[in-house]
Amino acid sequence: MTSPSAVPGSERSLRSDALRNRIRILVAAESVFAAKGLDASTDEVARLAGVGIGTLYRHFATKDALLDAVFAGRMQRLVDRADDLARESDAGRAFFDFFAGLLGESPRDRVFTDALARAGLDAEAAATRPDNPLHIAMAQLLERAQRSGQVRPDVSVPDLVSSMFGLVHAMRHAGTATRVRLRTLTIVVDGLRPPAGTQRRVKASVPVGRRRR
Amino acid sequence: MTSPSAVPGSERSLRSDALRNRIRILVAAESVFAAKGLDASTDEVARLAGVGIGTLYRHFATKDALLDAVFAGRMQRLVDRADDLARESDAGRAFFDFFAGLLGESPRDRVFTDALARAGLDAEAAATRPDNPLHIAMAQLLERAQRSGQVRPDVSVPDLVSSMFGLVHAMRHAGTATRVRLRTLTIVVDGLRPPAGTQRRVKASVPVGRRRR
Amino acid sequence: MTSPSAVPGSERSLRSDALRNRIRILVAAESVFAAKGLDASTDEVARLAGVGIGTLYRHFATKDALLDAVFAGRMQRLVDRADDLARESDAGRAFFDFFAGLLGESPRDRVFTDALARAGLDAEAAATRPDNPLHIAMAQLLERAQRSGQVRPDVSVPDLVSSMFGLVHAMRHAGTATRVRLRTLTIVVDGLRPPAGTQRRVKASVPVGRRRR
Amino acid sequence: MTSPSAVPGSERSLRSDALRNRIRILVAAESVFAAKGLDASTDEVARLAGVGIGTLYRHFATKDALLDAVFAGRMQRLVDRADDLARESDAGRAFFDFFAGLLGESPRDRVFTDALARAGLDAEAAATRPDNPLHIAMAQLLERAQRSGQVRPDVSVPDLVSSMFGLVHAMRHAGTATRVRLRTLTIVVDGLRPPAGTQRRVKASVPVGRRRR
DNA sequence: GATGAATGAGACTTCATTCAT
DNA sequence: CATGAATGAAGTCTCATTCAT
Repeated sequence: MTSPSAVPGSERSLRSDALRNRIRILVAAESVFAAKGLDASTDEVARLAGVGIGTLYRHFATKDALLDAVFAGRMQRLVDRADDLARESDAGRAFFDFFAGLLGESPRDRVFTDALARAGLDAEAAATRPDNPLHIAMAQLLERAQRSGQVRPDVSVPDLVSSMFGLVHAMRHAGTATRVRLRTLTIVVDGLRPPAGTQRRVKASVPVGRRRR
Repeated sequence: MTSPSAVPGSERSLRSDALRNRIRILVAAESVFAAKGLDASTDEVARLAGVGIGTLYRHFATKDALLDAVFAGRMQRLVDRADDLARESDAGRAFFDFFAGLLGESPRDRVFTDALARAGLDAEAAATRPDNPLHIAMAQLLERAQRSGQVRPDVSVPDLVSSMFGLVHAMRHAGTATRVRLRTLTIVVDGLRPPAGTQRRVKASVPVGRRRR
Repeated sequence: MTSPSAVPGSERSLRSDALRNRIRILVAAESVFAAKGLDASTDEVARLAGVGIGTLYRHFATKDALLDAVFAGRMQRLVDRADDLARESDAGRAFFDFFAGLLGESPRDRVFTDALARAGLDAEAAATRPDNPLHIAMAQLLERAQRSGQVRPDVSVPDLVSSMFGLVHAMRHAGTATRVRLRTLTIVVDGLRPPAGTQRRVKASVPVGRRRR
Repeated sequence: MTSPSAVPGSERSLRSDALRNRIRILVAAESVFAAKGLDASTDEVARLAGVGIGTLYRHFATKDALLDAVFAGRMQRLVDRADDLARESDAGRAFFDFFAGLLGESPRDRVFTDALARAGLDAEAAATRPDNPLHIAMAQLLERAQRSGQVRPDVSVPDLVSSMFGLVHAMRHAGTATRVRLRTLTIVVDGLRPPAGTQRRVKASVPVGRRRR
C-alpha cells in the first residue's frame, strides 16, 4: 500500500526532493478540490502545497492532468479497499462492507464523485475496457457474493458501479444527517440482496475460498 | 399543467415578444447547461437563443438567476409529475412509477442533478423548510404507498429524496446502457419495498388489495 | 424668471404633455445626477421621471445633451440670482451676497460644479466668447463693486469665475462642517477686498458712499 | 525623499523586473487618469505601461486599489513638499510658498483633486482622524506662520485644506491662462493674511526664532 | 529544477442607444 | 408620441499557462 507505485506517475525515478514536491502537490490538490470544488485555482493548490506555481506545472502539464492524478489516487484507495475485502472469508459480508464503507467517504467533497465520473468508469466505456482495476476488484467481490447467494444473481459489475456512483452522490446530498445517510445506504443494500424466496440456493458453495491474482 | 404559470417568471404579464424571448433563453440555457455543464458561458446561451447578451441579462439579472430559473423549471416538471401520480388510484404503482420516470430524465445532463442539489432540498435544509413543493408532493406519494403496504415503513421523505438524487446521478453514469439503467433502477426500487415477512401487515387498508404486475 | 424661456429648449412649442414630460425628465435628472454623480444611468433618470427610456431619448438625443440641459438650467438659476442682485443699490453688498449665496448651493452634489466646468466658462474660452450670460451678469456685479471701492480693482471676471469655481468645490469638500464652510468663504471674500491702504481711493465715484454693515 | 519608501508599495522587496513594471504602471496610470479622468479604462493604462492587463491586476488587485496608489503617490509629493518647507526659517514665506506651489501642480488633471477628495481628507473625517500625514505637515506650516503673525489666527487646518482643495480646482478651471491663475492664487493668499489692523500684534513674539519640537 | 511574474483569452455584467409595438 | 425590449460595445477581473530569472 505504501510502495512507491502507490503514487501514480512516480515510476520514473525522481530526485527525492522532486518526489516530495509531487506528493505535496497531490495532497494539497485533493484537499483544495475537495473543499472548494474542481473550479478551485491551481494557484491555490500551489500555495497550500508550499511550492511555486511553476513547480506545479512542471509536475503536471495541465490542470486536467493534475485532476487525473488526484482522481487516480482516490480510485486507488477504493481499489485497495476492495482488494483487502476480497480476502475476507465471508463473501457476503465483504461485499456489503464495501458498500457500507462508502458511508464514510466524501462527507461533502466532489473529488470522489468526479473521480468516479472520469476514468472510463461510465457504463459504456466499461464494455470496451473491462481491464479497469476497480472493475476487476469489484468483479471479484461480486462474483463471490453472488455464488454465496447473498447478492442477487442478476446484477453485473456495471450495475454495481452505477449504484455505487449514485450512492456516493446520495451521501453528498444527505450531508451530515446520519439517519438519512444510513437509511439511504440500507435501501441500496437491501435492493442488492436476492429477492425473497431465491435467497438460500447456493449458500454452501464457498467452502474452498479463492485467492485473487 | 400547461397554464401560463407553468413558465416560471411569466406571472408579470410580458409583451408577447418579450415572453417569447424569455422562453427561448430558458430553453437554450437548459440545453447548453445540460450539454456543457454549468460553467458554460452566458454568451453561448444567448447565441443559441438567438438573442443579444443584453437581452439575456434583461430577463435574468445574473447568471445565477438564470440557473435558478432553469432549475425551477426542471423541478416544476418533476413536481407536476408527482402531483399527477398522486391522483392515481393504485398507491404503490404511483409511487414506483415516479421512480421509474427518472429513467427517462436526464440521459447525461447536469442540470437536473444540480437542480436537485440546490433549492434547499439537501437533507439538512429539508428539516427546517419542509414546505418545499417537491417534498410535499413526494410526501403524499410516500404516505399512501406506505399505508398500502407496498413501501417499507421506515423510509422518510428525505431518504427518498437522497435516493432519488443518487438514482439520477446513477442514470447519468449509466449513460445510454439501457440494461444498466434498468437494473440500477430495480435495485433501488426493490430496496424500497418492505423486507420479506413484513410485507403483509397493512394490507387490509387498501380495500380491494392489488397486486403489482 | 418663470417665463417659458426659462426652460431651455422649450422654445419650439411643444404639446403640453410633451412639455410636462420634458420638465419631469429635467427635474429627475438634476436630482439623480446630484445624488449619484454624472455616471448615474439614463434609465434611472427615466424611472424617477416616470417616463419610458424612449421618451427620454426623444427629448434629449444623447445623455450628453441631457446633461447640457441640466447644466444650463443650473447656470440659469445662478445668472438669475446675479441679475437680481445687480439691481440692489449697495454694490458691495450685492457682490459679496453673490458669493455668500454659494454657501447654500451644492451641499455635496457634482452637478453644479460640473455645470460650471462645462459651458465654455473656463478661462480660455471666456476670452473668445465673452457673451456668456453668467459672464455678463458677473461683470456687472464686479464693475459696480469695484467702482464703489469695495472690491480690489485688479480682479477680472475670469478671476472671479475661477474663484467661484474653486469655492464651490471647497464647499463640497467641507461637507456639512458649517464652521469650515464659513471660514473658507471668509478667506475668499476677504481676499477679494481691496488690500489695506488702497481701499479709499475710488471712494468718491459712488455718489452717496455706503458702508457695509 | 528619494529613499525606496517613496515608492508606495515597494516595501516588500520585489524582483527588479516586477518593481520596474509596478512603477511603469503607476506612471502610466497617473498620466492616463490625469488626461482622461478616472473613468479611463485599466486596459488603456496597461497598454501605455506596456504590460498585459493581467500584470496590472497582479500588482493592483482592483482598479480602485490602483487609483488609491496613484492618489497616495500624489499626496506623498505634496506632503514631502510641505515637510521640506517646514524646515525653512521664514515661517510666513514657507506657508505661502506652499500655496504658491499649487500653481505648478495639475494644469488640467483630475488626479490631484480626486486624490485630495479621497483619503479621509474631507472636513468631517478630519475631525476623527487627525493623524493624516498631510494634516500633520500642514498643521506645522500653519502654526508657525500664525505664531509669526503672517497668517490670520482664526483659520484651522481643515479650513486650509478646503481652501487648498478649492484652489486646485480653480487652477484646473483657469487652465493655461497664467494671469488668471496668478490672480486667483493671490485672492486666496491675501484672504489668508491677517486682516488689516490685526497684523502687527504677535510679531515680536518670534524674536529668537524657534524650532518646532 | 524551482520560482513567481507576465500574459491574454474569456467570463460576467452594465449601459447608452435604437427600434418594433 | 410613448414605451420598454433589444442590442452589443466596452469595462472589470480571473485564471490556466508560459517563460525569464
